Amino acid sequence: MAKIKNPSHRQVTFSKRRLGLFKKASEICTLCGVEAIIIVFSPGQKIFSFGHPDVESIVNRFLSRTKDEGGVGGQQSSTMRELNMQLTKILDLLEAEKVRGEVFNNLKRNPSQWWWEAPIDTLGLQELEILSASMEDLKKNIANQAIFLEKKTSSASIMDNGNNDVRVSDHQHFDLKSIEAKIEGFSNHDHQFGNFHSQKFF
Amino acid sequence: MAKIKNPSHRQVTFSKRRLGLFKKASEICTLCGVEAIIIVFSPGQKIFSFGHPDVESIVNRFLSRTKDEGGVGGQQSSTMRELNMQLTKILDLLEAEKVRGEVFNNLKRNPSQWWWEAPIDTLGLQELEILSASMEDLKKNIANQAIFLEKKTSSASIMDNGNNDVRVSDHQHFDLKSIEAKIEGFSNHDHQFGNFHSQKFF
DNA sequence: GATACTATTATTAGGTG
DNA sequence: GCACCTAATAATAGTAT
Repeated sequence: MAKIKNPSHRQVTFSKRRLGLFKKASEICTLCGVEAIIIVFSPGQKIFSFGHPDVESIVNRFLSRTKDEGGVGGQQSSTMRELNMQLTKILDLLEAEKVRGEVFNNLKRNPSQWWWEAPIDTLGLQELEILSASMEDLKKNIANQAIFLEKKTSSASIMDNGNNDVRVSDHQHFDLKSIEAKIEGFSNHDHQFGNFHSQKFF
Repeated sequence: MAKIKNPSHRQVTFSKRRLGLFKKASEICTLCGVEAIIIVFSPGQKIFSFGHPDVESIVNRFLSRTKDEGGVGGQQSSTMRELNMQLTKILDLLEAEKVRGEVFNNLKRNPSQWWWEAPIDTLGLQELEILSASMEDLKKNIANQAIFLEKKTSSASIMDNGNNDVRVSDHQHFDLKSIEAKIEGFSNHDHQFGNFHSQKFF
């Protein structure tokens, strides 16, 4: 798929597909009861926007959630520091297990080409897949660890109960070393950090 | 078309349609060479965002055009920018680990020494759940970038660098009801809806 | 929450007015 | 830029993992 070269055809396609995109957005809003916005700059640099219930409120919610690291309700970024440390440990363990992918091995043999120094939006698909797959593995292991803890302590489960409203919104402090210890302990038992795999998105 | 009542079905539909919507967005960006963002709050109130070239710049352009608040973009941090910073940090740590390869190899031979000073059993189920959800968000945002890269690259490559200094000369806003009205009109050819056609302000 | 599968359905490109 | 047409194509619902 490449950019349409003929400006006239491109404009027609844009007009049709924009309506199709907005229609899809309205459908997902109605069917799933969610809120969504779309902002598009046309080939003629006009702004087209879709919003349910309205654009501004969702933009504000998005900004308040993404800029407020550590704040209440900012869960996506509140644990980012910990995530990074976990990712480091994952990659370290992968190295220890000698199960890195071919790309990573090639880059390791060429220290001058440290791709991880680049900003994320300049990384290639394979690099992103490595990161994504690593995080997916980590997520599964932590989920398993949660189940393990649940059985160990006989406390109520908050995992996989089919209810979408179990998200914890309170800000909580994470002790990095305790997390590391738990992940290491889990790894030693099941060796699941060696499960390095590539993931396709489309 | 009405809201899906079964929460499980609703979640499945949301997941699939969200991917479809993002794919459509990536297609219109590629085919027509335009810039677009989508922000969606899931049924579980998690944020999913798509952006080409990135969410932040388009949100800022939209706000600077619709409101008169040039200062909004001063302190905010976009999802991708945060990811960029955080991933750069972690990957720098990985780089440091490479430099200390010999030390690492020694530690690898005695994995139990790696964690000897870490406290144990201080992480609860809620912490694990939050951590898991946060990593899921991070993975999705990286997958979002991969949608573009897969089409544009055979190996590792670089994202488009869109020119940002664009003058906006028109603004069109669609809310959900006007879209629904337009879709309704597609089937019955009834042109009585006031919001049916694009509004032009210049 | 994501994904694989497949029958069914909806969307799209390209053309015309 | 919109409305209408049609063959070709892509997205989706339902189900299960």
